[in-house]
Amino acid sequence: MQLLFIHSDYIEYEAKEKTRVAEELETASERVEEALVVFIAVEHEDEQNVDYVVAKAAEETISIFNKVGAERIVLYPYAHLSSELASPDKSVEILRALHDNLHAQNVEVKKAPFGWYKAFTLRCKGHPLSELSRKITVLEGAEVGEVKEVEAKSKALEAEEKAESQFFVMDDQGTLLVADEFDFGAERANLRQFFMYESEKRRAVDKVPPHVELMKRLEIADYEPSSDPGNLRFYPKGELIKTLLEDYVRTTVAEYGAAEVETPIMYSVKHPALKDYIERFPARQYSMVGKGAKPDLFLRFAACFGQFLMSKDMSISYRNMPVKMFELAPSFRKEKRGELVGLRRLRKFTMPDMHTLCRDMDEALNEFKMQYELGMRVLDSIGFSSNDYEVAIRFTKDFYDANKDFITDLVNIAGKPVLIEMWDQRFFYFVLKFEFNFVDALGKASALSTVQIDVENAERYDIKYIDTSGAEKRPIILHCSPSGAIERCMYALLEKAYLEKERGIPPMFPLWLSPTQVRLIPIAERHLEYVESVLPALSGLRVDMDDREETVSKKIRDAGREWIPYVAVVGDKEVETKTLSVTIRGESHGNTKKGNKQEMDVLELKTRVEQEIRGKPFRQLPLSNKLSKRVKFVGG
RNA sequence: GCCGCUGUGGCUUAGGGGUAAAGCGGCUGAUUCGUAAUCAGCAGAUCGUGGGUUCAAAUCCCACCAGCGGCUCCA
Repeated sequence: MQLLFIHSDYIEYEAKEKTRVAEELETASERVEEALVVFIAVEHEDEQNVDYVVAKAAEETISIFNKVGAERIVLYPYAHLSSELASPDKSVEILRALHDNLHAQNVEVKKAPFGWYKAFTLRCKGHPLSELSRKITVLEGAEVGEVKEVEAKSKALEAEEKAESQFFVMDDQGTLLVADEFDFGAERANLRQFFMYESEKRRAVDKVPPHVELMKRLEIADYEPSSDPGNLRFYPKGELIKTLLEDYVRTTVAEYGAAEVETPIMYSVKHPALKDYIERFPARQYSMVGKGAKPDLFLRFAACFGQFLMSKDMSISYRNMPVKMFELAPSFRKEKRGELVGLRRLRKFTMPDMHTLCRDMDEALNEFKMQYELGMRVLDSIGFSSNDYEVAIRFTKDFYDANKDFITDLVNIAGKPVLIEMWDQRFFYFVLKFEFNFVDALGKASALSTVQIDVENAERYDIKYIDTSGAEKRPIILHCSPSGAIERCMYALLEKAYLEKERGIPPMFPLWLSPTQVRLIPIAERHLEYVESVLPALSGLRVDMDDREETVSKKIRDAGREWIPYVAVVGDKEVETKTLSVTIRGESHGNTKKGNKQEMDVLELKTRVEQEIRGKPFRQLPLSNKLSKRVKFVGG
């Protein structure tokens, strides 16, 4: 926004002739004495952040107004100050907002009509401060900038602040108890920790989360200082795990009946339906601003809009429903700096995002329950038993009063006490949601699976279907992420492994996610040939061999540090008997750190591993199967 | 975003106004080994980046960047 301030003895203006964008006239002509005249050009970029621009312009104007001691203010639209003007509609909106803002500060303020050719006479006082100009910039940087953070809050945010929520625990008998009065005991310590985290939302911690060291040491992922924080690099092993998880979620959701789609990762901020979302989290958008008149874009924070915009253009009959769409969606959220930790919260992450269009609440509840169970199955396959996460179910009071049995049913399915949050009013788009929350080694909770029942966005995006009577109706939309963000699953797997190590259990990944599933360790150089001859027989598994010139002890230790599930040592004895001496990490018992050692032949080993990973996706090891050929991505 | 702490060879760290120390890793050589680190030698750092104070800065000051923790919050 360009501003030119003239402290005047008087200004006279008269509207002469309309332009195409003329606003309605209040007074055709005016003479104002002792006025600070503010010539204003609203610019294209101001549309990015109206509230900020208005607030800033008002602040500047008042400051100058007070400094020069003018008696009143005249806002005078003056397009000629800029060559990159905002749209007329927006300009009028902004000018009015500025007018109202100043008016609210008990300043006498007049506004010259927008969109008219005006004749004017102005007498400038000529004192040193009588002519000033200001530019208000929304952007930082030239081509790609970020919108400056604004304190202004959207309606939705205000509603959220007003909404009162209360925590309960519902036990498996369906009894609802105020959470503070629930007896968690030792058995439900994890649920208590989750509740504390949810209600207090704070936890004094002086340690780096264990998974951060692990993600580096295991060559999974690492920070990338040359990017924006929260945009990580993934090493081959991490990329493998990530891809396997993605493969798994993708096929599972396809089996459930969702059609995979792909939608753009960036959208125009000008789309009216996107506005509410954006305003709710004004500081959390990754914004990209085109030059000049090009559209202003932001990176999506979920796949919702893409799929909603697609749904809007579909023709849907009640016969087709429920309609399920899925996307493995790279998503972007400019989370606050202090919130970014390792793989737990990122600015760029992959969100499996499924939406289900349902005919009515009955169908929505039915699907909700199936997706609730789907979430449990998915987490179980990834490696989280129901002991590893805590269930939260959140809803509005109205919803609960109408669907008590449904909630009880959900708790029954969970088979253990569940944290309940009840809101006195709906402040956002959903009336019911659940999450499965992982509580990490430092007592922090984060959501994995989640489903929400959305009663608002069908209207906002104009999504409709034809019901049995031929009438158009709004569907109810379910938002579902069966696993939660892929990176977050990896975080939870690492934290879980750490927690198990603390309890004396060797840390490891589930076999189907282990980068190396079987390692062969030749004792001396003369055994290399035999080991290599064994490799083809183990094809279809991720197998490698430690052919480095190191002692056996060293190789065993290194295999352990890599959490390799099956380690087979090969020496003279094995070559002679055509067997392998296999140490099974997952079967270590008692207080010994060592795994269970077994003699088996190659086929036995292969069968065993294949059985254990049956039904799970498989990918080849993306690294040389000879350790001596393998680069180190992370030192130490 | 704000507040606090931190930033030393590839990695993990020691040192803390007088131009850097160790272990791991790497390389070379010896060793060919039976279940959690074989031995010896060599190379490798202008101490996050930029500025300032000083005869002298890794060390003190300022700014920035990054990590961690806290606040806030998580569509």
